[in-house]
Amino acid sequence: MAREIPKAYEPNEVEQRWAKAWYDGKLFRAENSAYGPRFSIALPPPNVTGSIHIGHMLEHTQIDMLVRWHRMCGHRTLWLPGMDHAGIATQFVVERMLAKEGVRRQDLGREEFERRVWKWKQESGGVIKQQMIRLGASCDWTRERFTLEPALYRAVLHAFLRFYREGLIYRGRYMVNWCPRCQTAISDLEVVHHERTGEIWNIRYPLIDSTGTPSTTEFLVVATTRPETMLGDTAVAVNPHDDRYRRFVGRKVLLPLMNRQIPVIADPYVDREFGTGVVKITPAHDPNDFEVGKRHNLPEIDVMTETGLMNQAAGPYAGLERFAARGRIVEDLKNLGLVESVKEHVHAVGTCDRCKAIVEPRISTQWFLKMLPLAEPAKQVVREGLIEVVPDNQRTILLNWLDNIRDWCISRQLWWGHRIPIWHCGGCGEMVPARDSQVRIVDGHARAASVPSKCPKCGGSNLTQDPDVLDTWFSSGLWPFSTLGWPDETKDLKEFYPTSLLISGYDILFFWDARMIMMGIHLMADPSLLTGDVSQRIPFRQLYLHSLVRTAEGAKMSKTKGTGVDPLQMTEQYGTDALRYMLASMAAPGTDIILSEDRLLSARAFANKIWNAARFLFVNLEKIEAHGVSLEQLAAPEVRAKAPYASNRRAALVDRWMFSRLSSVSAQVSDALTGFRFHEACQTIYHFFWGDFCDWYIEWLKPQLASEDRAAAMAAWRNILAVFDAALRLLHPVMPFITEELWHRFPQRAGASRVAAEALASSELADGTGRRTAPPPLSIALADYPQPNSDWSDGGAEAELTLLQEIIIAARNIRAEMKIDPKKKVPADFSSTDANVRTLVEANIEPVLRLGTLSGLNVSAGRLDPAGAVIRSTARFDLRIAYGEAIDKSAEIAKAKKEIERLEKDITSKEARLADRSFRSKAPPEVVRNMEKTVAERKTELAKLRARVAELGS
RNA sequence: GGGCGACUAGCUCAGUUGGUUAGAGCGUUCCCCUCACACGGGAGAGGUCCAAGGUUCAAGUCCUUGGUCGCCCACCA
Repeated sequence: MAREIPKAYEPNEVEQRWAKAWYDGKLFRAENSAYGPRFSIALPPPNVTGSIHIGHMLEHTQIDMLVRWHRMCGHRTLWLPGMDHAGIATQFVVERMLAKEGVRRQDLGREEFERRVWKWKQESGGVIKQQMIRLGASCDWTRERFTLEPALYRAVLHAFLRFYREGLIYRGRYMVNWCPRCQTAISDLEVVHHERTGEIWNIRYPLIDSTGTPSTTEFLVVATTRPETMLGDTAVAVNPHDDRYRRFVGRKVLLPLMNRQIPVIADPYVDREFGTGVVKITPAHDPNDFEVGKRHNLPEIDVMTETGLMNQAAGPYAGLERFAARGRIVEDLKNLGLVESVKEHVHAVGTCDRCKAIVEPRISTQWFLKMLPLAEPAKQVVREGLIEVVPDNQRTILLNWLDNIRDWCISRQLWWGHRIPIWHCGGCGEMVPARDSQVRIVDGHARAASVPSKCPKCGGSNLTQDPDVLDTWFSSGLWPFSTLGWPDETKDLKEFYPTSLLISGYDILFFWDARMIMMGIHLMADPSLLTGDVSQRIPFRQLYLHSLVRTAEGAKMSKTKGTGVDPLQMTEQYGTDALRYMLASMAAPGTDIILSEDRLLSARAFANKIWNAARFLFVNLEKIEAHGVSLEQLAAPEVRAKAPYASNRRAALVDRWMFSRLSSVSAQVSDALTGFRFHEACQTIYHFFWGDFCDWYIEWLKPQLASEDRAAAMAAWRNILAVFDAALRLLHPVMPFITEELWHRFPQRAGASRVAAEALASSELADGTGRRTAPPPLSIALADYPQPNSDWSDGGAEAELTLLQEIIIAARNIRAEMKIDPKKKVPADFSSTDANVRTLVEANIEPVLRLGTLSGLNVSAGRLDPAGAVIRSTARFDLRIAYGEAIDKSAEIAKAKKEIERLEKDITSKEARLADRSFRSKAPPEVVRNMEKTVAERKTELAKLRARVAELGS
């Protein structure tokens, strides 16, 4: 083995090498035919158009940590990856590209356009996958899926036809959100409301008198924020209980500009308090007016085109863009003296989530999915905790949304997506669904195979398929089961559904998570699947909503706004492990993340620290190898398994301490990961590695590692290598690359673990040739995760070592304060009234002297002479270093006095509490006891300090 | 109009079910390029936990009100 290790960790080469090895070796393929606990999770499919942004990176880091952790814990673990075809987004990208060639999609026609999109997808759609591989996501790439591939189209067909048969999908002419830029309907969720300061106009509508002529003096004044829609007004409404206007109900007003007479109606929808209390009713351009119009049988006059221009119905304004028309109309009204007033008005304007254009409410024929019957069972599983939502407050938000749910407009007037499997009869207008969900492949892509050939109603054969495609989220909603082979009852579906967990951003809670829950519960209740129990139908058992990465201003990271950060660039600069660690260490549940360069730097420093700890071990190994000891003897897997080793009868204190820490850290990390407290897991490991292992354990053990005493050296080496190996495994889920790289510098047995052996066996099987395609690399990713070990747990050792650390720190503290040359060893006096403490110190005198840079330590039980010395006191010991004239007496006194003050305050408050009878009776005895003990210790310290001040002062 | 979250050291953030003297990283001060690491080592300084009430033996933590900031939801023109 090469012992040449660079001084600083160079992540790039290491990462690329391992990313490739993991992928080529199909290392993370999940077995669907074995026993034991399983863990499955579906990747929220990124848009196929996309490239990795920092939000993905955060999401994937968290998923990967859990996935790697579960895998190392011996669970059969599936992380199923894939991409989403992302209807509007993808179509837009390609349309933009075509626009550069001066081509519109209409010029190409539907089929050719689809071909172009597929071509583009083939060429540039795989970027994100390559990036994920590069960033170490331990997905099972052998199961990768795409929402538009044939198998998933079949699932979509199956789901659609079933909903349709059940009457849950219906088609109708309703008011929907229309994006004039995208030229398609969009769902309520895709409308983003922004507060904007606009204007509200009060406009006079002349009343028609009994002779049928408009009055020049009598008006009804309506308030509107959208004058351009008045061209489509078909009534004016007031509240039926509004005394001001009651008498006008039933009369007519003149619609200005259009010179159309429209009725005054009464409807309770009108709020008497708002504006003038008179509302113009435009059924074709406002959702409320649409409802009012239905109630009063009003005509619907659409005055706009699909692209947001005024149409022929707008008379003289035809052809004008809608907001240009607004200006003209207001001008014209002013000239007619019909504008009574204009005021500033703050209101929410709906914009298209995708293109930011202002959404136009528009009547059109669309497909809808009934939500009420689907939402009820979903509410129940969430309310009953069958699906556990973390953080808990998101559960309330989800339930609240489900409570107020409205039908989902699922049709889109796009060409890229799953086409609706309904045929319209040219003869009688009947809608005919595909006969079943079979698909056939045309041109490499799926089409419905069972196309109806004849209209069942009129027998006509002039059938044309509905032109619309489904909302992308319709197919995404099937993701947890469509990817596992549904509607077939596959092995994978049986094994891995319901998935264990979904990790997604809370920004898509309604878009995706809620819909998966609703669709999963409903569609998985297929009698042929024997999944009657709702707990077997839910798509995931836990739902963890992760934080969003935000800019300093709190906005979501966005490439278009230029606030996006390219993770790959950060990766090159700092290393993937560092980026992962930084994100994970900031990922406290429920709080958004603002990126911090500082944290990234410290994460990189951490990786470097790990690297250098390894470097220390491997560089120094040579010394013991010179004595004929091999690394194999020191660190073979079976050797590591038996640690800790003792050179005498019993393992040394420092080893017992180290292994005890390892055990409790293992427990803490598992606990933190179980609760999605990634930051806590990170911090725990960080302090274990840097603080306990590097700062204390390595330093403590250095002489033994270099010892001539063969037994002592062997034990020390075996122990330190075993701990280091465990630390690497502990770290692996968050820092997979560096740990993999270092782990491979240890001797590993062939087929490093049971799991690796199985992976090897199955890859031979799958290949069918009996020859393995690529040998699976032995990987730390398949090694065992460190578990708490009660044999190692040793509270006594931890307490003793802590005391020794305090002594060493006290010595360093005095030295620093006295500005003693860091290399100069000085003698010190040590005193403790506790014989056990004295024994402990004497037994560990070597490390105490060395780490405290002392030449000798005079241990006694007596009082220490403060003259010409600095003394540090704790309740359990005093440490004195004499250094003649260098002492600044007044500074010493000031420092001591400050400490005295603090102690006095603390003791006073505690004694007051202890004196309180209700405290003694109500607080748990343990709390009382601890406080008494603390007060006693503080008093000891206080007495010592007071005595010192008195002596120094004299 | 509803709902949610945040406010803790100069900065960025932890602080699980209320219980010793509230922590980390970065920055900062002092000392050290000591043979793994200056992306390092050692020792410090630095906080009346947004405000005011309340509950409790005990509050950064629970309740109420207010403030500032942010986010989500909502068909009042």
